[in-house]
Amino acid sequence: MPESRPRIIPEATVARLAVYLRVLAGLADGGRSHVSSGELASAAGVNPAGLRKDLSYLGPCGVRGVGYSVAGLRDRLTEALGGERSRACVLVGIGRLGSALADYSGFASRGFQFVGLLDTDPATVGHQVGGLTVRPVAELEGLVAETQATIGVITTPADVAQTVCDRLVAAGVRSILNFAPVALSVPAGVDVRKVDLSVELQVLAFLDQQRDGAPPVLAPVRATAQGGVR
Amino acid sequence: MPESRPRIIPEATVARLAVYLRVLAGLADGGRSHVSSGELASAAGVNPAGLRKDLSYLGPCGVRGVGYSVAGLRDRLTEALGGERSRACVLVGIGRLGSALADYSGFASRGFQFVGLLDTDPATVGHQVGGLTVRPVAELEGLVAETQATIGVITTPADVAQTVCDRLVAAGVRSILNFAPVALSVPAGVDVRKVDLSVELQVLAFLDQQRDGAPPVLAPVRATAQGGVR
DNA sequence: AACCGCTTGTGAACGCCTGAACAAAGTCGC
DNA sequence: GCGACTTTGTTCAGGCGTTCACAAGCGGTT
Ligand SMILES: NC(=O)c1ccc[n+]([C@@H]2O[C@H](COP(=O)([O-])OP(=O)(O)OC[C@H]3O[C@@H](n4cnc5c(N)ncnc54)[C@H](O)[C@@H]3O)[C@@H](O)[C@H]2O)c1
Ligand SMILES: NC(=O)c1ccc[n+]([C@@H]2O[C@H](COP(=O)([O-])OP(=O)(O)OC[C@H]3O[C@@H](n4cnc5c(N)ncnc54)[C@H](O)[C@@H]3O)[C@@H](O)[C@H]2O)c1
Repeated sequence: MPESRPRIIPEATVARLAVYLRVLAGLADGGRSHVSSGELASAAGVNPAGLRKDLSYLGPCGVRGVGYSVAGLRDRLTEALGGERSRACVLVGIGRLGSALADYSGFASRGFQFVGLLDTDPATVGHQVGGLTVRPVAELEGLVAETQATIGVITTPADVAQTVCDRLVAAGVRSILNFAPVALSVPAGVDVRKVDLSVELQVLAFLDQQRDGAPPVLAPVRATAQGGVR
Repeated sequence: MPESRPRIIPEATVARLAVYLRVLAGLADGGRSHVSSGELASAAGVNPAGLRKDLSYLGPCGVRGVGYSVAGLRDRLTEALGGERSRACVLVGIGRLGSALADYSGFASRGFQFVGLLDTDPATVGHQVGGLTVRPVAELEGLVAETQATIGVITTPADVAQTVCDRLVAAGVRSILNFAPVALSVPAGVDVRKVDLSVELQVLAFLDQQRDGAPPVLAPVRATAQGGVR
């Protein structure tokens, strides 16, 4: 068997694989050579059996009776999630949230590099943020073509998010991360993921109310502690 | 039937109800009096049948042949998600991301109010952010007790997130929104939701690679456009 | 060389959620 | 007043994801 079988990996599993990869990076820095599924699952906040099932999508990666090689599993996960190559991202809307993202070092270390920051506000254009100069949004198309950026991040106000999205897609971007509180519509073949912080708070408020209001019939609580992002 | 039956609402549905509520707020501002499930679903980026199923957890809210009353449904959703009362939130770690959150007006309009901003950095403590003064983190316990805050938001570096979380829980906070890239462990009865932006990017990168690499056998693509948060 | 304990990998059952089809119900037009 | 059309609410089936439990495999030990 020269090549790993191209089994389909569920999206929920992909998200967890990214978490495992981060935990493994920390273990590697700590000098650990091996980990068991139990320890890794605990650090990632998931069920050990689920973790093993997730990893099984990549084919056998561990040694029975011993565990997983930290470096080996890290390399395998890196490859599965898209390889070593760094991915170019453009960020549109350099306000408070956009500035925080542009200035964050945690993305570069995982292979994501911002290659362009765009805004309409003349007071913002020209400023340096995270080592880049903010450019006028008119340069969007040229910038995407030039840098071959594959990921677009939208942190503009909600009312212009769809327009920005359309321009990104027309320019060739096929993956979009959206922070604006609107549902973007995109053609088939383009992936959108939405981060909605108000919804997160609202869900917490609901769970809180439910906990107080209906203790007799307890709701089906997830066993472990993490709320999935999905 | 004087009171609506206390049926159990799935967490995925709760998250979507929050989205519907936001869309309805926009429609109400626009002066609309009625909406159909199709229109509402389109604006929220979900399937119309799914939307009706979600709403059915609250009991009948619409009029057949006509649709839903915008104001009526908005009130019903507001009540189901935790009522009108504003919820007090404390924010720990007023760095780049924390400042952006503290300064964001979109939370207050949905009933979430920051009542305390905490940080350790002497250069940050004392500054005004979003109308509040940043306080030293030593005041955490007193502040929670005083304000009866129910939600804690963590935007500190990852290595101190668990410590901060423990202090929040000990002080009485039972709902936590975590932005640090670690899995927090909490006692039963405390809810944690995690926002992991690196994972979002990594999933997009994976989908991108999968699209290019294996076009013969297409992956099971979600019909509509939005990636759920979960 | 064989045994024993430990850990992985996987098969199957269960429950949740999603998507579609159908029946009930109310309104508008005549 | 009655019929037809529109839209909701619900029921059903299918898929996906999660969990448990167990067999298979490997290292270390005697
Ligand atoms: N804490 C937060 O900041 C927060 C939380 C949740 C959601 N959001 C959402 O994220 C988005 C950004 O939030 P923010 O707080 O950073 O807002 P902001 O107003 O600080 O920043 C928005 C930026 O977008 C720029 N902009 C406006 N129109 C543009 C266009 N057509 N093209 C390019 N840039 C344009 C503005 O000049 C501004 O710099 C909003 O949609 C908001 O609802 C923010
Ligand atoms: N774009 C982003 O900024 C971004 C993106 C993804 C994830 N995150 C995560 O969010 C968190 C915050 O990111 P950031 O960019 O704002 O970092 P930051 O360094 O700008 O801010 C962190 C803040 O926490 C404060 N702090 C440190 N220890 C503390 C303690 N014990 N108690 C209270 N406050 C303390 C620091 O003084 C600082 O002000 C990090 O965990 C980061 O990994 C940030």
